[in-house]
Amino acid sequence: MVTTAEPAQRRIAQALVRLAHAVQQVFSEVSREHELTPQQAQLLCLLIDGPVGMTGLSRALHLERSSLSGLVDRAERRGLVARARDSRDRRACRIELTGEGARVAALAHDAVTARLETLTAGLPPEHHDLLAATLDDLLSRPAPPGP
Amino acid sequence: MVTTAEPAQRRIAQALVRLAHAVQQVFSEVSREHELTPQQAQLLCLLIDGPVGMTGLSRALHLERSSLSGLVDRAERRGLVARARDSRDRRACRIELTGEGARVAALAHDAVTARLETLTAGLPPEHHDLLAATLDDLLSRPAPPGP
DNA sequence: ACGAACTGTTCGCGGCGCGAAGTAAAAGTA
DNA sequence: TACTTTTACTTCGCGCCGCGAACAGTTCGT
Repeated sequence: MVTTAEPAQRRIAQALVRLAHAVQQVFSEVSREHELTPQQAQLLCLLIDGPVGMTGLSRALHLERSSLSGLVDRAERRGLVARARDSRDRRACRIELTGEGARVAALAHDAVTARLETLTAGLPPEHHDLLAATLDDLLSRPAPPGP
Repeated sequence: MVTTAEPAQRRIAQALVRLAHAVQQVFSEVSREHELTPQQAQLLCLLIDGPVGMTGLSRALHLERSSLSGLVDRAERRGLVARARDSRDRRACRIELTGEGARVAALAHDAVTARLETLTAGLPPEHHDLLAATLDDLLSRPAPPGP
């Protein structure tokens, strides 16, 4: 018999909030270790898969384009990123990693992954696959729309 | 037989990153709907359980106390929070919600919880308890120490 | 050809987070 | 008691972040 004083859904929601905080903390620590701001680290990690335009970044990061301009500016000033013009569309530009940017991005990404894997290491291995599947499932649903 | 091309641990780590981003997004949207910054919302939610001193908040939010001073200042200026002096220790103060602050805190907290529960609603109910337990387990471990 | 739609930028604003330095009170020590 | 040390919090200066409004250039649709 299962106690339902605190419904599982609510427990999950609360855990998700705490989890988000913990992950953010990891991100923040790792960023600092590599002399990045968390936002810069996020940007770099996103660019690992290849160049992306401003609008694409805006969507991926949930940022207004005006906010992004500054973020890219500062990253560019630090030599982590470069604006390459798009040959098809003369308005657009592709943001890409520099050599240094790619190096730092890989380091930061690996460090975050390593620390998060440490977390899961304490979990019973037989639960890993189910957990992975469940989380993927959770993320596959569209975010609830704002009013 | 389990495919290990992409180890479950890595898949979990990646999912956690995306999940954190999603939760943060929810927090950010809800905050905006209630005319709060995400940081203010986080502060208010933390105070729902009762007054906390600056040092306690600092630890709970992973913020330097100097950062906190400003955050509480702005929240106080908006009438959401008040500094009450501690009768035992004249250096310390307890930060507590005002009536308005408690109202907004409850609204924001409920809104976040509701949206996150929406997320989990699509999951097979028979997995709920296991997921809740697993996430709690994950969070019970100490965060990996920085170098 | 021309207006609508889109891409990215600049600007001004307030919020945020840090570290260094400062004040005041409490706790420990001689 | 008189002292140092520790603790609680604030102030200040700095750079980063995120928004919306206003802008310029480019492409698209008709």
